[in-house]
Amino acid sequence: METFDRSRPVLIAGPTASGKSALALAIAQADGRAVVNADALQVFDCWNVLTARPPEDDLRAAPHQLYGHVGYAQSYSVGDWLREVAPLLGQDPAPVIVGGTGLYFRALTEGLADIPPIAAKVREKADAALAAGALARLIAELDPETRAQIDTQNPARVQRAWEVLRSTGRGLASWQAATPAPLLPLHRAHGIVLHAPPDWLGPRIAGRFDAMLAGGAMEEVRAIAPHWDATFPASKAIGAAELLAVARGEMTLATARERAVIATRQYAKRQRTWFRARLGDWTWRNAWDLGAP
RNA sequence: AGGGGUAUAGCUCAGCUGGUAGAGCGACGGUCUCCAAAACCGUAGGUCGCGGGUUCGAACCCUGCUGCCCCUG
Repeated sequence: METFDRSRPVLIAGPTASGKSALALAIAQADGRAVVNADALQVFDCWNVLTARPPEDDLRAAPHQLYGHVGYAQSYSVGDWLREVAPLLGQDPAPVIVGGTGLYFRALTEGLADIPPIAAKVREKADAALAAGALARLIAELDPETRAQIDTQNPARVQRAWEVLRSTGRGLASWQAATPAPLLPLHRAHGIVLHAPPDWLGPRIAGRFDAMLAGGAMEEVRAIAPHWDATFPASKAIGAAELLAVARGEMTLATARERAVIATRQYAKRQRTWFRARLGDWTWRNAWDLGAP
């Protein structure tokens, strides 16, 4: 295996089920590095097998950070992640940062506007407005500069822009224009992206979901069922809602499996699109050449 | 074997009294600076099972065949 500058973090991005974790562990073990999670769902403590977090053996083989340390009911976002990774970048040797959340890597290597957290009340108002079908009103209340910049057909983007203006009194566009320098510019790291085409990845995704079922995914969902809240970020884990429906007797396991596998493939497609467009200057490697399990 | 029903996009189905076909899902492409495993935008698929007939014109009516489903024997 090639060697990397031990003072520079190694960044590994790639579609779900492409073999990122195995590559990360191999590099970490070779250099004595820690493995840091860059996946939005693997941070939640309730999802171990459902989000394909590294198994016990891997955790023993190298230090793992930012995995399963957030509670089911807690919120978590790029900003939280960025604050948590910052102090981990200076480890010696530098860590391997691995995950499938493109936005996290972007925030790390290109910077993230330093916008204060949104107050819960403002979020609730925005949620209520959208639920009432008042998207047009939120758009109308935006500052012109931001309105011209965002995708006003996308409720989530409109909500974010509205919340920022409402909560800080300053437009999102203005905040973003003042984005601070990135924590870790790409030239101070090794960026690797795994290339995993649909035909190769599809069967792996299906096989992995079966392995999750065999490994206790259903039990994880049952454990959360009494506290289930579809609005929690953790509830967005692919397969969670489907398996919950099975647990409640509202869906057959076969249907749940099919839907979860399809959702995973669609997610992988979105990841590929993001990586192609944003990580063009990283080092691309063919996932099928890794010989990963 | 007889009777009835059905056959439309990859899948599930719409298509009113005949005017050469639509939706949802899926697939594919793209967008995205704080819920991102989120939220969005766009594109491509069909000689309407096959043959014959009626008609200016048939997915739609008549007819033969084939496949599938139900009932009877």
